[in-house]
This record gives sequence, C-alpha cells and structure tokens, in this order.
Amino acid sequence: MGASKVDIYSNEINEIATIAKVFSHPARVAILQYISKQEACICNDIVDEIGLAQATISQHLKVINDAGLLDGTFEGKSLCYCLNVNRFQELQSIFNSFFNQTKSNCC
Amino acid sequence: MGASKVDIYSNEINEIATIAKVFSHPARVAILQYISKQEACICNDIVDEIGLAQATISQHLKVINDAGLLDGTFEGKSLCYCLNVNRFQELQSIFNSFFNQTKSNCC
DNA sequence: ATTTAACATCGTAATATTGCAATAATACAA
DNA sequence: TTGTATTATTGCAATATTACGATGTTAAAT
Repeated sequence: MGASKVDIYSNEINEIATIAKVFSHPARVAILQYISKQEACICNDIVDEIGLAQATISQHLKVINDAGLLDGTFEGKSLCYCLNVNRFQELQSIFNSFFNQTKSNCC
Repeated sequence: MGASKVDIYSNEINEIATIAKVFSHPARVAILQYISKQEACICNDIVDEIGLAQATISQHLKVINDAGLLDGTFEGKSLCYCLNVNRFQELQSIFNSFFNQTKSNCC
C-alpha cells in the first residue's frame, strides 16, 4: 500500500490533514516565512535564501499555491509571489477550530 | 533523494514542520478527534471506529505519542489513551505564533 | 501453566515525497 | 529574431510513509 485511504474520513478531517501537509515540510514553512517578510520576491531570491535547487523550490511553491496561499502578480519577466493573507488566516482559523473542539475528558 | 534537508533550517521552522506532520494524515486527525470525544478508549475501539488494521492504527498512535500528545494510563489489560491537553495546546500556540508572525506586505 | 485479549513490533509491498539535473516555456531586451 | 533571465515541468533516483499480515509481548482470566 502506501496510499492514504482518504475516502474513509469526513471532509473536515481530510481538510485538516491537507492543510497540515502544506506546513509539514520545513522548506515550505521557510518559504512562507520568507515571502511574508519581503515586500516583493521572486523565485530566485527564495532559491538563494533557502539553499535548495530552483526546481525543488518551484515544486514546493506549487504545493503552497495549490493550497491557495499565493497571490502572484506579474512584474516584467519575474513573478512576484505574495502571501494570500485571507487564505492564510482562513487556514489558521480552520486549524484553530479543530484544536478548540478537540478536548480531553479523561485521565 | 527523498529525504528532507532538515539541517539547513532553523529549529523553529523544523518544529513547525514536525508538528504539522502529525496532523498531515487524516487517520491521525481522526484518531485525535476520536480520543478527545471518549472518556476512555483503547486501541481496539479506534480500530473499529477508523477502519484501518490494528497494526496501522498502532503505528499512527506512535507518531501521535512521539509528539507528546498522549497521556496513557494502564487499566488492567488494556491501555487508556488520552489526549495530553497541555501539550496539545502548546502545539496550537506554537502554530498560532507562526501564523501570527507571518504577514504579507505586498500585492 | 494455558489461554485469551489488547496492543506493539517486524517484515514487506505499494505509493508518496523530496531533490536535482536537464529541458521547456515565457517574457523581455537588444 | 536572437539572446538572456526567470520560472515551470519532466524524468529520474533516493528516501519516507502508509498499510497490513504475521508474530511478539504483556497482563489478566481460567
């Protein structure tokens, strides 16, 4: 096997897991942190900053983008990757509501 | 490759990614949610509830436990898995501080 | 001491992820 | 159009993860 059995879980559970997966790799966390610190940044900056190959960074950016976390504007020949703050806060609040509804009542 | 280059990131970044990884599989999210709803539960309950093999559940429980999220008490021949609420809230707050310090200032 | 019940661990197969080099695609500049 | 710079995509190789059956382990019951 090796594949997650996605269909046996509720949508809510799958959503939490999908969101968490975005943050489950340090490169993506670093990229998000870096993007949020810059006024404008292009992929090559990220490559220099993080220390992975350009292809690898591009791949991680795709994962971040698929989660709706990027707002890109085209500026000349280079892309401006920006954090989609609304979406970011949406993920935060989905996560927090999971945390808040998960309480222990034994031990 | 296939292995994450953990050593090129800060401790904070690796910590976020490590925490997120715990929640990045729906089975673990479901297990956490289930544990928090029960007054006492043992592994076999979880197996029935989630629909994965006992060995698989046990494996996921190990990941959850390694994150410090379980408080287990032994009751006779069966284990009582409980959520470590303090640790759970600690993870929530680490996550939230990451979210809160990550803001966009372009676009 | 045996059996039974509940979980853990091991071994293994299947799939996913990570990372990079090479190559494509795109947009601007000359 | 040709070149150049920037990012995406493709095609691997290496490692990680997921899942399960089989087998251990442990503790209570008989």
